[in-house]
Amino acid sequence: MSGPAAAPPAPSPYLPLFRRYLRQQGLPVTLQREVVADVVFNSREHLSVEEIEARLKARGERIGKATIYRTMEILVRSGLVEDHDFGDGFKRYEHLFGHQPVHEHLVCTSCRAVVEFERPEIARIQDEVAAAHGFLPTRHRLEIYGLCAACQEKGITVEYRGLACPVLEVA
Amino acid sequence: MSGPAAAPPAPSPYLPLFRRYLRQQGLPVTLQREVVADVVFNSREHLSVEEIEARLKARGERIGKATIYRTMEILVRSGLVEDHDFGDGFKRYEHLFGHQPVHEHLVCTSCRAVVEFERPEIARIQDEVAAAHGFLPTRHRLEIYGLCAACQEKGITVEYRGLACPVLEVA
DNA sequence: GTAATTGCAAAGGATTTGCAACAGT
DNA sequence: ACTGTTGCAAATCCTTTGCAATTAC
Repeated sequence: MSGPAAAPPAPSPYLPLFRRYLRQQGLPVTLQREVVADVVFNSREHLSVEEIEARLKARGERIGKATIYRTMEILVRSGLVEDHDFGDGFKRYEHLFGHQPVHEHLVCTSCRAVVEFERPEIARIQDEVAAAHGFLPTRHRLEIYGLCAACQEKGITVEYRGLACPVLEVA
Repeated sequence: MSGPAAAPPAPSPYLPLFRRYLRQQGLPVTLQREVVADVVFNSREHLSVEEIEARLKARGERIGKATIYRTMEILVRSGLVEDHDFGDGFKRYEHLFGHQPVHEHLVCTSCRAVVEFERPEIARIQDEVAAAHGFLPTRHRLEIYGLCAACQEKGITVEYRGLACPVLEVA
């Protein structure tokens, strides 16, 4: 029950897109790139490089961390994958299939769970704000941090820290 | 004209708040902590630790980087300063005086300029989304990335990268 | 005086890069 | 054949930490 090489799931139907991007860029389509992309395409989560590495190992693939980093860079450039920084100290990646092309994130600061949501008005706000400042907007990110329902039920609370209202209390 | 010790500007009127916080926490009020805080309180920018260090040197202060990091941690905990990650690979800090307590950021991806803006409806969206998911929200961040007016005038453009519309083009 | 901070240098963690062996076109 | 990739280890970058000397209370 501890065989190192679990059979891979069905290859993602989106792999051909990545192959096409590579060819389009004149880059070799290597087995490693395909496997890394497949792991990301087959997950609905926001994976870290470490997690990707673990899933590769579970499949019996032996791919160096450097290759994972290099492949993630290409995947992000291709537009098939987005990277995020939720404040864990490392990046997380999500593919963009089956998601709204633009969506935002709720992040639980206790268990690190991430939930996606859409608020179409954010796009409007982005354009209005950019226009007001002469910016040419390319993208935005909205993250809401807090405690998820499960963590609240466990009795976890947000620790209060700091002065209550510094500006009003200036001596 | 290259004297290393430029006289410090007038001490920030907000320093007493930091002193009070330190005492309140039973922490020593040291000269180093005051000078670091004063540098941050006297800047309207979003400073990195390296930039803070440079300004300390310009004042003729010789304060170790470790002390700067340790002081920034206290300042953030006090609520007088906020830290941000705009994707430069390091944190930036801003004091919260003279700013709306809640504001968002426009970030130029070319020159790294940061402009603040307020959109009160974001707070409403935060609460609605959190409520819809059973989250207890503590904070949010909204950042809009793009090219600032100055960079556009310089002829800088956003490089296009990636597939145009991957999902529609699946072979 | 006692306890905490400071500064230096070393450690740490995520990411990157150099380079010889190797695989894709 | 030629160019680009892979994998390892070393290097890099920001940040944290250990410890002896020093300072605040």
